[in-house]
Amino acid sequence: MSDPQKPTLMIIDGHSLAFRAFFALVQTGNFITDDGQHTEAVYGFLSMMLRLLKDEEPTHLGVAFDVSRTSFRTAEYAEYKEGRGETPPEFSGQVGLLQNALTAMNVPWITKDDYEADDILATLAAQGAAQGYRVLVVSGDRDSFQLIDDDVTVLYPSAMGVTALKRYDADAVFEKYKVWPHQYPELAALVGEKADNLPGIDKVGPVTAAKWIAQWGTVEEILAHADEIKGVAGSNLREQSERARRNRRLNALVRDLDLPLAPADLERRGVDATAVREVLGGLQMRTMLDRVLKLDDAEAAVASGAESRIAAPDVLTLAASEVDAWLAAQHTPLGLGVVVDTVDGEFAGIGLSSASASAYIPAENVDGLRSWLADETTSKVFFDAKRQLKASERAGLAIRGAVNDTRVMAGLLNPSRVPASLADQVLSALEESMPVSDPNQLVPEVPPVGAGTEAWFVLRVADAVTTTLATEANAGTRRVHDEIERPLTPVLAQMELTGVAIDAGVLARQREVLEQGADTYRTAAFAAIGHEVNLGSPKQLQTVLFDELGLPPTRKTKTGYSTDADSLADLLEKIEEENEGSIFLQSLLKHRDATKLKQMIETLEKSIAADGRIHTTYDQVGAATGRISSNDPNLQNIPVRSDEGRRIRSAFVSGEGFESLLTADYSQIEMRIMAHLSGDAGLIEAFRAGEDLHRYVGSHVFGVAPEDVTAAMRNKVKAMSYGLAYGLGPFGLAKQLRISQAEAKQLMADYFERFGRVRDYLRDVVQQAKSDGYTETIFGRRRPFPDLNSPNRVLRDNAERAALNSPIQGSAADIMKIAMLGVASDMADAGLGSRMLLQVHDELIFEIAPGEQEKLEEIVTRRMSTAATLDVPLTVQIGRGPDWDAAAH
DNA sequence: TTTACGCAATT
DNA sequence: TCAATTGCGTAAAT
Repeated sequence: MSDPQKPTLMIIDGHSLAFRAFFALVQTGNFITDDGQHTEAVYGFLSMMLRLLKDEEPTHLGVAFDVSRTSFRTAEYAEYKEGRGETPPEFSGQVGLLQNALTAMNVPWITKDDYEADDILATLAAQGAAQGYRVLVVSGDRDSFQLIDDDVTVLYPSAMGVTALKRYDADAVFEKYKVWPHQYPELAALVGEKADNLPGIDKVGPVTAAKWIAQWGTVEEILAHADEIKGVAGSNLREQSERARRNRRLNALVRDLDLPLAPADLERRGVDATAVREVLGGLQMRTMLDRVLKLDDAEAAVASGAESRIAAPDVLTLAASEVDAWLAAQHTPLGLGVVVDTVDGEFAGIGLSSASASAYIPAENVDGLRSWLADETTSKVFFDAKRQLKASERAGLAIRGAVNDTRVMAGLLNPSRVPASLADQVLSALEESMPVSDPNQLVPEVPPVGAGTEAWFVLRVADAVTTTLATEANAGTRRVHDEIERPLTPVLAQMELTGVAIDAGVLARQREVLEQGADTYRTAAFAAIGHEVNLGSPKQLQTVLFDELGLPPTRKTKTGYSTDADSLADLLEKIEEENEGSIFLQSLLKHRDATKLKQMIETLEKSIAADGRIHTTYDQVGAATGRISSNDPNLQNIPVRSDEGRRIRSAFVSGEGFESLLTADYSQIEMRIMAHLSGDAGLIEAFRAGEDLHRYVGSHVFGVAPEDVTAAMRNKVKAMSYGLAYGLGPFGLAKQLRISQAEAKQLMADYFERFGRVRDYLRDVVQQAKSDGYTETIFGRRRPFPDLNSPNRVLRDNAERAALNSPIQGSAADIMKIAMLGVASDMADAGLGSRMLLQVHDELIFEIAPGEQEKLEEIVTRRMSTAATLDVPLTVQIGRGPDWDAAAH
């Protein structure tokens, strides 16, 4: 290993790292200043650089940039690095901003006309190594591997983003490529480099190239022995020898440039605080500004021998008798961080942490913790609380009191990026990396941390997130968290634990029917065209439809022409009389229906647990609007529209010891919210009158008496009403109703003539969102919309439709969540044995215990209809029956 | 084995 | 060219 006494020179390829950072962050849409300046590259680069400074503690630091896309290499080979896409406009300009920031931080940056950043790195690395430095080259270009030797190490970004850098020394390069670093350019010359538009020898991959290099060493030597190489690779090598020679010339880095700065000039200096404030403040990067300004303090701390990074406290393993004393010694405003430890799904113990101490209580000692866990007055902090609540409950340990979940908090603050794991959130909230077990890690680093230390990270993350939540700007979000989301977590956990009973026989019988049907339709489809195809392959279907049958092309997709049900129905309409084409299409459609349903049944069957019930998993922050999502399996998309599909619902039954199922759903809740939010007198009146909404609206739009509204008229306004909240345009409306665009346009005009406030409201929502940057529900749940001011039409239009839908869908979600809290609380207070089982956005499903039907209906109806006070009533429809289908009203 | 896409199910 | 989801199968990339 390297000599710790040596000074460390770190040199970074600015352009390539900034570019990677840009692409890693641009999709989040979170890095745009008020005046529209994108800052992904600046933020991402600085973020990575700060982490490197902390982790590697270089004494010397410099950044190299390309001057332009041309260099001596493009002079030799014009196509060099050609074929790369246009630089995104959002990226241009960020390099200049980054350079300004570096200047303010007193980090030297270097360019050289006619040369690339890599050549600068190569030169500095050579000088540094010669002058006794340990050299770290940070580059996203594999050509830099040729620089590696005992003194030079390359840090290379892994596939995604710049968060994880892989450390390449000579051994690491050999392990991956089976050649030593100085031989890497020989290998790259043979294999080619797609990113540089340098094609290699055809049919020669890294394995073949490495074999040749092991035998002969260099491209020149290999070419000298080209005659000895057999096969297609050999003949390609002989024919394409010039390619290899050219590649080898181009990928050799220049190590003797004349540069304005030498390694010694790159010694680190303190930042220019004023300049840093100006540059980063101007880019609205407050937290980054703080971090950069803290650099100097950290440096001073390091210099004085203190630990720059906070060290996790040691984890004490506690005996049952020691738990109380340990708990009594902890003082934390947020509560303790808790991690329920499981090994292969089995409860193994519990990790606890305050900010200053961590403990682990193994399963056999957990009795000592029982009363604290069940204490209503103590606060607990988790990452993904629901999973752990369930694991604990299954192990016979009840967890009560305030259950805080850092994942849910993060999801509330930024619904578009819910952390996938604790490590993910440690990275985003703390900008530290938490060691996790990762078999793909090239260099095995520190071992993963245990539950005690994880709990410590959870608490620190909670501290950071709570601080954000405590700001004035987040007051609404905080209320949604405290009053809706936090109390909802245990309710959802209980629903998942309970699950829903399934009549497996019903499913099995229907599966067999569908299997037969699918078989029949498949045979019929094959007979119609005279051969077999994979009916599940859109690609193969296209060949049949448009080449063999010569049908007219349908709507375009990214990869060809559409074969979805809509398109196929259109095609079917175009065929005048019954022929092989129409038979094929009809059979295909029916085959699709049957196989889809069959597949759905099979997944449901597989997810029936040992207790004969299906336990879904809800994601409390699964949807950006505030809706809950359901997965493994998804019980929110069980078919209902077709008779065949609905039969699946009849397999969802009440369990042993229960009377029947109860369903309760909100009637037209989104339309009601739209009436409330828009204040449209006509729509409000419609709901207050309690008439058939679509009939009422239809009578006004078409100017006829309500009893004269025909079914066709009713259908039209119904589609119109529903489409409104989604931003449906004349095109979409026409397509859905199969009417002309002109007629659709007229329908919309007539609609808004009568219900103009609705249009005003929708327009205002978008307008408001554009200036605020977010939308808000009735209860203050926010959703950011960074794309609303995008110069990209598609992005902007999509954002506009989502923005106008969000307060409506989101308010409905809030109302349902509030209702669930009320129902759960009243059921507990009344001591009911009945149980809440499922939520499907505007519907709740319960299992009725004997004799409780009336009481349960009262609670559910009251709590649902009073969950919010709107200008229109909230109507709830109740149904009851032995199964989900029968319970529908 | 992983990733992108098309398709389809719900509210 | 209609919002929010989950999830399957195919085909291509690895």
